[in-house]
Amino acid sequence: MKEARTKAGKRDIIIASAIQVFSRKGFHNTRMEEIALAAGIGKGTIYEYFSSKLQLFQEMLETGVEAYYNSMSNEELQQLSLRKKIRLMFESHLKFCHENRELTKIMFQNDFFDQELKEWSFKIHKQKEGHMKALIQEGIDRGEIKDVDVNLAVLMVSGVLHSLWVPLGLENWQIDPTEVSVQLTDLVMHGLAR
Amino acid sequence: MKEARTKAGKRDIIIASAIQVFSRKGFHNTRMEEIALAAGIGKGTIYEYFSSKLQLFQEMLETGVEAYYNSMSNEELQQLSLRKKIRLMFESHLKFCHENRELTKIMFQNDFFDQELKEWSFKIHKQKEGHMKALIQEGIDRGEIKDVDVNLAVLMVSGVLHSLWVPLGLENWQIDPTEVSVQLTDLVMHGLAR
Amino acid sequence: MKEARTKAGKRDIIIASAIQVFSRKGFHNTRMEEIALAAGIGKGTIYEYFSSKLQLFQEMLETGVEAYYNSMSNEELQQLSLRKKIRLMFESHLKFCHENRELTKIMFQNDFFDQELKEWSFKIHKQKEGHMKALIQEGIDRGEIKDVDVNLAVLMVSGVLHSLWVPLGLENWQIDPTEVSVQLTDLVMHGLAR
Amino acid sequence: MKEARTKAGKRDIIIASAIQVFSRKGFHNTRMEEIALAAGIGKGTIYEYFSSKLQLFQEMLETGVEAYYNSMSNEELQQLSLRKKIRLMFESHLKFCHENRELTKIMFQNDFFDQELKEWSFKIHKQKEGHMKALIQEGIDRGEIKDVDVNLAVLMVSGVLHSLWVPLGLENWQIDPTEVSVQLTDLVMHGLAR
DNA sequence: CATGAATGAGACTTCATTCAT
DNA sequence: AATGAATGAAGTCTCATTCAT
Repeated sequence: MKEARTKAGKRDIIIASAIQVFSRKGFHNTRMEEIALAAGIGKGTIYEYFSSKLQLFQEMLETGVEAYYNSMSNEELQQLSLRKKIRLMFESHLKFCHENRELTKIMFQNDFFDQELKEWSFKIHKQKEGHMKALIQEGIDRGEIKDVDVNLAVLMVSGVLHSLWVPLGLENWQIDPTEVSVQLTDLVMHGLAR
Repeated sequence: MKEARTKAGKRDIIIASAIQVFSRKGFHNTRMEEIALAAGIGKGTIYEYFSSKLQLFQEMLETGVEAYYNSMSNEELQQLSLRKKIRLMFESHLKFCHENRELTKIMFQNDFFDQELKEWSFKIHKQKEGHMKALIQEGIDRGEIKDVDVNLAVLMVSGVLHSLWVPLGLENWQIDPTEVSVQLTDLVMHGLAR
Repeated sequence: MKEARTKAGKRDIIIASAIQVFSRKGFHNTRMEEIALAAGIGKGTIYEYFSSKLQLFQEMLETGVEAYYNSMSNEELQQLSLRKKIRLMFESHLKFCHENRELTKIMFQNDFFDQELKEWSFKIHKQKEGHMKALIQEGIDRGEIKDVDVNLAVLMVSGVLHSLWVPLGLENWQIDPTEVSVQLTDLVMHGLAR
Repeated sequence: MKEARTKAGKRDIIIASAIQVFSRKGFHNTRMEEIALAAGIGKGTIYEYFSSKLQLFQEMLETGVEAYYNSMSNEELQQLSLRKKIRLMFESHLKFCHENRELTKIMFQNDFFDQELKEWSFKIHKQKEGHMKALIQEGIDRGEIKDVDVNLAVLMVSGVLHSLWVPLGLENWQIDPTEVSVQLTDLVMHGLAR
């Protein structure tokens, strides 16, 4: 029953340990031995599951991104108004970041030293951006919002998403996700002006 | 005539080379020899001006942050409306990031491995945030904008600032800074809603 | 069967190699790689057993000093006359130095660059001196020898001990340890005068 | 009049500074710049007088050895009895070591890393030994002392000389040179036995 | 003559990865 | 399958020496 004993189980444990250590020390200051120690296994064992330190890092990120998108996707999202979609996006993001502080600390760092990683990260970023563009465009088409520049609208919304992570990582901001997303959606929809 | 021959001049050249190489490869994948090569000097010479790789990195960042704030400060800013202040902030930021792509790529990465660096970066971040809070609060007090939650307003504005850097770094977005800042200010002031 | 394969065994091999190389080249002119080569292992392996070059040097010295004192200590020494004690001391010293030329070459050098090492060496020296003082004083109290200045007597005896090492190190003096110690004891006891 | 301004004068100043720094830090931990600083001159200037760090070290030693022998040599020595010769040797040695603590600290260290230095030091040692052998042999021939083994007698006397330096270097032994040399000569001539 | 900025060879040490057990 | 002892490539930093001024 112990998942530690199953192949997939040990893999997950290694990834979980990698998240802990990488988020604390960064990629280059993390030694494989530390991850092994955190996982309660031997150094060599990691190499049974991952071919290199970089590959472990990549797979950890991929797993993280997948979990992130899963947390965001919502069956009923299609039917909702743009306003509600944005609100849900803010809320899901906030919740995910809060529940996965260590992971998101790594995911939202954009110091991607490795070329392959850079490209992969860029691709992910583009996907997210594309999705948001479509969202906004649909809002405009439906007449829900003004005929704004889609690129700039995305820029604002994704900027809020990013900022929504910063305080979680740096400080210990205690907030109510639902409340904050409602207020931020208001801000994004109606702006600062009276 | 060449400033390369003066004491301060060589220091500047080293920092300029450090920006180039660090931004391309990141801190850990940059070898001191590469910076020296880029600066057209010998490996050991860097140590005549900076006591270690980390110190060079720190001083480079400090120089960068100083230049950033200098580019943002504006004598006449005090008299302006919040709207204009925000617009100018967007524009200055946009220009600085555009003119200092490599430098900002390093500045806005938040992968600060070193503890001292982390604290310094956090302090800078807090200063910037404090400044923006004061700005918003003043706007509220003057009755220029709605009585919004200052923290969330700052979050939106700084999110836009961050996003405003991403496209410059990742892609080669050709834009007119003034035009974009006007439109973004509109968005931030009046929101998406019709 | 080869002790080289056991944990403690490899440690000993490294120390033995260190003695060889350090005695030949001195601390600063010895490269870690040379010691590794002499031990038939890789450069990095030394660091599995010793945290630094200095620590290897220190542990080597400590091991040497311990062996030296073990070779000097004698169960029955207590019962003997001062004359016999001195003779045995000379003989043990002579034998140890002869059997451990390389090691003693390092041990009796007093160029201890490191502050901690200096203090440790001074402490050892003081212990040895204290032991010899007690020996001489006991001889005086028992009426075995004249009422000489203990400090000066120690100075003479330890000087002989030191000199007894020099010819072994510098030249290849072929001697009979027992014969030499008998004669030197005579000299020390009765002097040069007829 | 300032000897600092004359060629030979500056050379002497460099050697004096070298003695200070080398004795405090040892050869390898001494940087040429430190010697220059102590001499109040520029780093490059040392190379006008000495071709390398090693050569400076060697010349410093040679100067020291010469001074040592000058302090020992005595016109009237020839006429004296062996007893008086030995006493004067002890006294001169003691005085020289006391007046030149830093220099002798270097001279009596036998950690001679460099091959050429080793051989030179060995030659000096042999000269000193030869001189003492002749001294003792003469004493025997004249019937002043017993027919002892000359090698062993030299060993004892030179051992005393060596020990006579140790307390000066390690501690701050306050002694009367004449008094001590008289007592030690007694010890060497008549031994410990009653 | 004197200088000190510049240099680069060289040494310690780290740590990802391998592989015999 | 799991391990961890062994490895050696690679990188930072030091400092004797040079040479243009």
